[in-house]
Amino acid sequence: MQFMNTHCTAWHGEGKCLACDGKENAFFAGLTHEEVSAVHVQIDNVSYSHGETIYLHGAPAETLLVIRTGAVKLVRYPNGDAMQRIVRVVKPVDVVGVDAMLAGTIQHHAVAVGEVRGCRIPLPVVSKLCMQYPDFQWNLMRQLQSSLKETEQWLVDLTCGSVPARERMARLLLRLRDGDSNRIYHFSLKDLRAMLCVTVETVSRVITEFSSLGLLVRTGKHSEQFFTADIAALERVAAGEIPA
Amino acid sequence: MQFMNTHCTAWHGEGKCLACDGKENAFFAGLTHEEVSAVHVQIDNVSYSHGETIYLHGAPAETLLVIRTGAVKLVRYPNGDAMQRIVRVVKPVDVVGVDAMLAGTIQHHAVAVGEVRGCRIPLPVVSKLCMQYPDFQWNLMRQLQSSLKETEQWLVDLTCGSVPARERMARLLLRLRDGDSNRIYHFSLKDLRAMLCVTVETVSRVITEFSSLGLLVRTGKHSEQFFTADIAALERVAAGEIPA
DNA sequence: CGCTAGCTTGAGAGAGTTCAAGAATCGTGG
DNA sequence: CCACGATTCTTGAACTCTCTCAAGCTAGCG
Repeated sequence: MQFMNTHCTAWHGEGKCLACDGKENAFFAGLTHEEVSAVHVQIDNVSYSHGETIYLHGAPAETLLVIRTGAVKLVRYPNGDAMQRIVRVVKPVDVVGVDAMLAGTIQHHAVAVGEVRGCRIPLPVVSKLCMQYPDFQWNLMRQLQSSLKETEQWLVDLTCGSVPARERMARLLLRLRDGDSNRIYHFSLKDLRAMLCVTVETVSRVITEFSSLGLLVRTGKHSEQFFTADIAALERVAAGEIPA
Repeated sequence: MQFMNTHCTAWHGEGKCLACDGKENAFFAGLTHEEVSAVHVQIDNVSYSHGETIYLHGAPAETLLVIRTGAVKLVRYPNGDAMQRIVRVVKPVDVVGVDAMLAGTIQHHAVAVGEVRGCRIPLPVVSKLCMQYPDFQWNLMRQLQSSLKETEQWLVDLTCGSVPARERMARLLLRLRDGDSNRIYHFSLKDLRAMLCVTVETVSRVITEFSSLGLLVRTGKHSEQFFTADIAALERVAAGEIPA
């Protein structure tokens, strides 16, 4: 297993942090420009390559990560069992680590999917801001709420045993899109298995079927791989409109 | 379908709110006694009978409910489908509605299981407190974080298709205990089905099997019904140590 | 008393697992 | 640059758990 920051490159507080300045749903919404500038110097601009471990489950919580590019999978292990499950996938411009901040320790393994770039903010800075600016804290709390909602929907849509694997796979792929494009983040069969809770063999069969039906085209080689999807068709499969 | 407050009884701000005064994990932790007293008059002491709907999905969020006795099931409907799923069960002394406060609308159907008593607090009061006392808001955010954690664990433990239904049922029952007792909140087979995502028939077979093995004894009649469980044995089943 | 909703029980069918073997791909080091 | 082992992915066949369908039972309620 890789440990955090193995290859992670970081450079200190640049003037511009795209995820933070003036965007909608921005992390620092509720703070004035001067207030933001004051903490800007403490923010690291970091990047992780595909497969790198960003946070290690159980480690002390020290930073927050605002995702700018790529995706991050959050892995949780069931009580004492070996079977790992991916419980959430974080995409831009969401934040990883709010739960860790509150719990004191990291709550999942967090692993990079694709090239991940983001802003890393020390927790002391964040919690201080929380105490100084209730609006800022409120904003953070909303982040948490949307994570909860996302997880609940994940649970309802993806883990229902009686819904055919093909249908659940379609729903899953639609959630793993890169923004609104027709490209889908590359996850390994093992990852997909950990999300849908089926065997790798079943995942392979379903993906193969989708490919042969033209719903999915594989582009790029392996770790750089993207699926290109026929979104409309996937949506029909997800709704159960396309039988076998 | 029942609507909120159909039979709900409420009486206004008594001097004592057991869930609020001086308990650990208390809702008002972080506030002084005087500050708590100031809002006390705005708190309703409410109770709901088994099966009553407490919150209605999609309705405007107006109050928070701190549970003192009984349990509350949170039901979510998948996209346009008829199949309902229970995504969380809230037990004393947790809070229902923090997510609704942040989202603006109620996020699930909330239905009483057993006799539910609790303190109902108007949201304007809560959000005002959040803005005034960052510590209080922080406390609320921790509530949300623990809901998230609970939901993720729920997902991992209970919804894995490849784990036999018997095993998942045992895990589920262990989560539905009344505190640390060996009594288990009474949920209908339909409810259990909505949590494990299996058919009612399968639920019935598993419960019957547990009963005949002496892991479960039914006491009380119907809507007052409790299961009494052999916790240690259930834990062994949950861990997969007892085959068939 | 009969009606309805909830629960039980049985037999057959199907989706996904398990087991097993083989193909493709990647990284590494000679 | 190629050979090597290690992953990752693919494919097949038998098995098994759960679903489906169908019928009967029980309990509560008007």
